[in-house]
Amino acid sequence: MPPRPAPRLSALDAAPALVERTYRALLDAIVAGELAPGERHTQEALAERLGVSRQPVLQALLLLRSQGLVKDEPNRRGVEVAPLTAAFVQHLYGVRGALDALAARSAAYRPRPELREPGAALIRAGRAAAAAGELRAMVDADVAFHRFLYDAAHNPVLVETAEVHWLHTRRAMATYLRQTASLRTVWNEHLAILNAVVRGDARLAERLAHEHCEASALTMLRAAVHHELPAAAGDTPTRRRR
Amino acid sequence: MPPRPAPRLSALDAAPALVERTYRALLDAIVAGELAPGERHTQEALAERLGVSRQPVLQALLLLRSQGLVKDEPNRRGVEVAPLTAAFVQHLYGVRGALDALAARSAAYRPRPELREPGAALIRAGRAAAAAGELRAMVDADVAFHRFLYDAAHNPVLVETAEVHWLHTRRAMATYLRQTASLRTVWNEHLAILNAVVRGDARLAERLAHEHCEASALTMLRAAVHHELPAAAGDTPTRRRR
DNA sequence: GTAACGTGTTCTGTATACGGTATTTGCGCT
DNA sequence: AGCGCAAATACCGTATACAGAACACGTTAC
Repeated sequence: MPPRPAPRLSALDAAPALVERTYRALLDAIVAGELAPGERHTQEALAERLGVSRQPVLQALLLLRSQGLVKDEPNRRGVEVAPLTAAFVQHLYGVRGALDALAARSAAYRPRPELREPGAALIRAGRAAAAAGELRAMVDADVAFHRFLYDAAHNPVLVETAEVHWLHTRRAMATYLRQTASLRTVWNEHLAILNAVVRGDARLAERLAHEHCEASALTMLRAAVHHELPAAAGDTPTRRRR
Repeated sequence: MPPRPAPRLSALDAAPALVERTYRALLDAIVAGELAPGERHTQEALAERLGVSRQPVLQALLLLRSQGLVKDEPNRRGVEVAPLTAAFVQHLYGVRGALDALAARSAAYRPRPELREPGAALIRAGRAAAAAGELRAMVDADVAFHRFLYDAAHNPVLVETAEVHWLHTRRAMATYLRQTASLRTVWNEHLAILNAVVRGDARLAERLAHEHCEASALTMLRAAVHHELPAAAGDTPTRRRR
């Protein structure tokens, strides 16, 4: 038996790294709303809650800050999760519309029959999640489908650019879409986009993707103002800690 | 004399911070080509060259890595500046086209007479830089004009999204556009875009911005392959350091 | 009572110390 | 010479230590 020359699997890319896990933990907490805007947090407190030292927290916060998910408290007084305003969501979807359109157009540059089956599988999964009514699963399915389209565009810069947007989008969906009815209808639109891509109809794919994004933005914004107006009335001034 | 109650100007936002300065120093070195791809660099060596400890370097590298400007060497063996390939530039400009178009369209949503003068000033500055033939100044002027358009779109998410792109764009321009002739003709196109925005002709502004981006991409790519093909032939395998 | 001031507290940023892993080097053995 | 294995080296990630800025508060002087 030949000794197999050890194909150098890169050992699962070295370590999952403590900074990485810290980053993800904080990110998840933010997306889930467990860390809410208006609360001050010190590095020390976060480190203790996560059972690590301040160092990984510091670095994770650097990343989160650069992505606009947290912001510094005025005078070295800790950090705060960035508030998620309706205006921000609107701007977010404005940019996403442009990116989605580009992704769809690029993906449909030529007919893509090989995308039909995997795309359909994602849509089935999405419909299943919607039927089950599990918000988290629905959001994940939605993101998965859109990521699939981005991947199909074969433009790594586009994928990378959109990555940050998905963070905010997931947070927005998790925050505002408690009533999940709207997440059920999107799958028809997704199917239409997929069909256009598979047929290689770039114009149509682009238009549908853009419209889909605008429709999503609209339902999201409606939910956001519903959410925001009462909140703005009872505005909790969470200044003091403890 | 009343003691002046100290208007609390936020003291220029606290400190310029060592991490920030380290980040900028490394970034400048990368853009200027002083730190080139293919060379291994350890945190310690970089720290020494900058006269700081490893800590700020570590954090700056975290940022640079998240922006795709550096990448880790396989096994904890330092970092390397990410190579700048023609394919990457192509993808970069693909995304930028979408963003530029959105920016121009948003900026021109209504007539914007107030933008005429500041825009014209930027164009004058750009032409002056082009006449002087100073590459760095030309690149800066180009970025300044486009940033101006992005600002005029009043979409902070768009501005923020484009920020990373400008990093790569500046590097690409500094790397490939040694022959600066092409940077002279762009200002006519810039003027046309500005006029469309000032008049509030969103459709035209969008189209011109998109075309401008594609034209820029083309000259950039031509320069890039000119650059790359001979380099690929004489491919320097910079493995060993020192 | 209140303004000014000193002191202890909080909290961050940066430097340094420590431990572990991958790689290179060196040496004895065949 | 060439191989195997141990010791030394090279680096990184993480923890800890330290110094300085901002704040909170009590005390003192009017």
